Amino acid sequence: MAEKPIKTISDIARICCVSKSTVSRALNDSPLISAETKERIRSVAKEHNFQINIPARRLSMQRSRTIAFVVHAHVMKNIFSLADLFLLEIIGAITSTLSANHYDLLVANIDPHDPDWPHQYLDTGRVDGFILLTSTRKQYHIRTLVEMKAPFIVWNKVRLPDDSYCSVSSDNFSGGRQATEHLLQTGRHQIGFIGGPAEEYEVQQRYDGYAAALQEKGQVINPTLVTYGDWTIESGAEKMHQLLENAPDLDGVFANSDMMAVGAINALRAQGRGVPQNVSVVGYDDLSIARTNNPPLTTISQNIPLAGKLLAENLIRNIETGQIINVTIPVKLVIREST
Amino acid sequence: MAEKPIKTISDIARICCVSKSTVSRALNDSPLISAETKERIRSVAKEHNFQINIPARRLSMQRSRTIAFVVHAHVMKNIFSLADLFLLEIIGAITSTLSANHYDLLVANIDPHDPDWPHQYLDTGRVDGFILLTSTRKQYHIRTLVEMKAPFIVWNKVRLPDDSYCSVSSDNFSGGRQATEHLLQTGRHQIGFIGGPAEEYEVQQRYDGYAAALQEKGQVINPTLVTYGDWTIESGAEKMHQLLENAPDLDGVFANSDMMAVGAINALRAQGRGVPQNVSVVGYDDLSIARTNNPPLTTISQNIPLAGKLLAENLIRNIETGQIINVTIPVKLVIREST
DNA sequence: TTTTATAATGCAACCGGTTGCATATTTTCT
DNA sequence: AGAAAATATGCAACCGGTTGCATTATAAAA
Repeated sequence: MAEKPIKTISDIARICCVSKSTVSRALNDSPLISAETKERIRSVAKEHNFQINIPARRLSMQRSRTIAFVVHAHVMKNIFSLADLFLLEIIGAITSTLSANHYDLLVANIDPHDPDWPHQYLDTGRVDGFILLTSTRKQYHIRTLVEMKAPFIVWNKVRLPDDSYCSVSSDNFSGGRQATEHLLQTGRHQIGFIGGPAEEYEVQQRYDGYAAALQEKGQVINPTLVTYGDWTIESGAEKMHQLLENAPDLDGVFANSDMMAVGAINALRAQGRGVPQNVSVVGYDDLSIARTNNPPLTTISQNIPLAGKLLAENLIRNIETGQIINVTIPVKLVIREST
Repeated sequence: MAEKPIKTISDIARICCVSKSTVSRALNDSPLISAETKERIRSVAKEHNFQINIPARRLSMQRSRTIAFVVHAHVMKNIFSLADLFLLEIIGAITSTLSANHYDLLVANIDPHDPDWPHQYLDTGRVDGFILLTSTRKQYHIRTLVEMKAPFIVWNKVRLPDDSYCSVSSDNFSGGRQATEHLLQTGRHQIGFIGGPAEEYEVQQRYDGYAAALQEKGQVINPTLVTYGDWTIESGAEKMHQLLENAPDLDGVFANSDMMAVGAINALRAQGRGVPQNVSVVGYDDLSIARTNNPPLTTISQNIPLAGKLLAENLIRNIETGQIINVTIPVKLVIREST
């Protein structure tokens, strides 16, 4: 009663009295094979629970149908900037889209200072392309990848001269504007801006949105209300203290990350200002802490499942057809209790 | 000036005037090859930036040197139980250990109700083994994998008759005991227990630790102080209200997850009880929210880097030598401001 | 010096698929 | 009916490695 080991298409071929190539074509639904033959071969394959050998196929087709999700070794040990639920959710969305397209997802834990990590994945044939969510030295990595003509896609594009690479970005301008408009609509007038690092493109875009909202209301932008941190809770608190010193009559804050918003709220409370009684705070990212924070954070939420889907689909399209696609996806204001 | 395409070991062989097999052996550091030849071949390889073709090697060796990290599709869409930083950190630890051993990590996003997902990964030769962190239907999946003799390792073993599979578990008993002892030491006497689902093995172990700590102090266990939730914030709040109703003089709580601890704190405050002034609360997991919560949570922290390392190493050992290893790793109490 | 053990390398098969081209069988068109 | 076209299948090479066995060169033993 021992199951005879049906391991290869040659086994199937023998059983069906056809050639190896016919089996291969039948399983790949080639139009060269007649419907009956196809049916017969497939039913035999099903019956014997045949699973094709993927490494063999990969070797033969010179394609791995595998994508590397690039993360940085050292990021793993510290606090993440946009990490947390965000990364996990997006991995979920990416893998399900990939597997619908018969692609696999590999986690590539790289050293951002090693200049030739891409070769170790691409030239070895392990992967066909990369998804970059990293922020450290993003611009540098993009340059390298473009130069070596590696297929890849990035989350939140950077400012680079040419559109020579694929990207999916969230609408940072609109995010900045929505956050600021909401603060204005709830009656706030002196609205501070706590940005991420000033050199990041998305930070500038969010600032532009902030400025646009103010200008639409006829407000002049007050430079003492604008400051830049480094995404962390600590820097949120520090920058908040600084803002209060320069502008004691401040009554609203737009922080570029939920982390910094949390820090800002701590700082405000430390100085005896209630949130949202005296000062309203809006964050960014809608991480899990936004929901669980005290008070729950009003924040800008990104459509993560969509982002993951587009990252996967557009990268595949780039690999298979060479198209370069750049998309921007909308963001949404989530109102909770910090405003 | 065009780089000559040195793509295969045959190219290297031609340049070095040796055979393909010699190159292969040299690159794999076989003792059959003389030191000088090895050196010569290696330097040529280095010089031309040669990268070996991994799919070809995999086909030839009948080993993928790839591990699947198994997650459930639907988990991705909801709240995670032990998710959050935990999963991310452990993925980081796993990938770096794996890559030190020349293994890759694949993310397998499976449907927990599809009984033959393991075949799609194992029989196709895509992976050599699985790492399971999932909790849904864990016991069922373990049984299936054991039956099909698939190499795998699980985080937090379940109660199963034989030790027929590998596992890395945290010391849940000790965690429960440390949490409870700490509450006792800070002068609390009426200590509630908000567990995860009662049927989970780790929950029972934590309960045993809780009971042991109380008994050591000569306390009798009061069943009205014991309740079970489902890991979420909401259930933490609900169970807390229930406890307060049954035992109004309660002054300490051990919640089995940080999430439930947050919910419990919200519930306590809603009833006008200060944390930690009137009631102390200890959580479990040390997720990122534990640090950022208001107040920051005293909680049981797990050594995640170690867990990831052991999961990776022991699975590899199992794959390569068949050894079945079960280890328990220590946990640590982190004291913050909720106690 | 001849024989034998030892070290270094090459040959060729194999891993399990895919695919261009040749072949055989029908069908369609003059 | 014979030629041309269309359809279905097989042959064999190829993808790029690894490895058992044979072969040759060199060192040790008789």
